[in-house]
Amino acid sequence: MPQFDPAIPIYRQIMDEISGQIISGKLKAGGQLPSVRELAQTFQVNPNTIARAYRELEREGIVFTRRGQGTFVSEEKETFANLKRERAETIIGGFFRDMSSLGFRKQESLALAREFTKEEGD
Amino acid sequence: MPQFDPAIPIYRQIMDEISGQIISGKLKAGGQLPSVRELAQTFQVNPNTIARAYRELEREGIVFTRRGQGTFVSEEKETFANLKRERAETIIGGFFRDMSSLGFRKQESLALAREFTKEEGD
DNA sequence: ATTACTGTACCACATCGCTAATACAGAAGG
DNA sequence: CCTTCTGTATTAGCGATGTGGTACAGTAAT
Repeated sequence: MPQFDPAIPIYRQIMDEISGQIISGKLKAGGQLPSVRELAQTFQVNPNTIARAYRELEREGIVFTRRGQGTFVSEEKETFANLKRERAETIIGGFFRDMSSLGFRKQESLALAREFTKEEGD
Repeated sequence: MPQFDPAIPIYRQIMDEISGQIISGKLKAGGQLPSVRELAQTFQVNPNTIARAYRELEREGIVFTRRGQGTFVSEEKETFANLKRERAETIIGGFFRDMSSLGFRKQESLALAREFTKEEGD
């Protein structure tokens, strides 16, 4: 963790960090996350900021919290898969909306995106 | 013009309005835009807000301004086409970035986007 | 009950973005 | 010149947001 990007809220960067660890499998379903104070210590940040990240992740269904016990990764893989799908749809919808404000129809947008993958790697 | 969406800055909505008129051809290259005060009157908004919109549009190369004379649509169609391309690339790049944070590779993202167009119209 | 751990609620404060009020400055025509 | 049109700079206020300080509240083990 070098430092935080000042352009992005800390709690959001922490959310991304945790989401990434779940996707990559470093954090497993049902596993416990560090306590807000511990993680706050690690990141040199106020516990409230960690709590904020946990709260938002809970709102998204990625983790759940038991007061006095801790915060844990959600169990149900279904939920997580559905969630991915929902978020993907939001992203895709936004993509087409942005492109259409430039005057591109969906088919054209797709074609451009496909081109993009050829110029870039992977 | 019903009203402005309170969730989006007024100056930005005005930018979109003008961009749309340029794309659709209602505003032609070299044509003059209304003065900041006139448009401010039309939209019942402070002239500074219009000026802000004009300034940003100028920064993007869509219009140019001559102090004391007015604000005009850019002449060079090339510039405008390049601009569209640049902005499209930014949007596309952001799209793939967002999707990859969900764990989707570019090819998967494309496939999902293609599916999306089948479920939606056009 | 006490202790020591969890998360949470409340409040204050700094910062930032947007908008408005107002005054300044360049251009063009009478 | 002076009027009247252009855009621009300056400043202030307001609201939203992010973060921190601190105190409260639930859980579990001793």
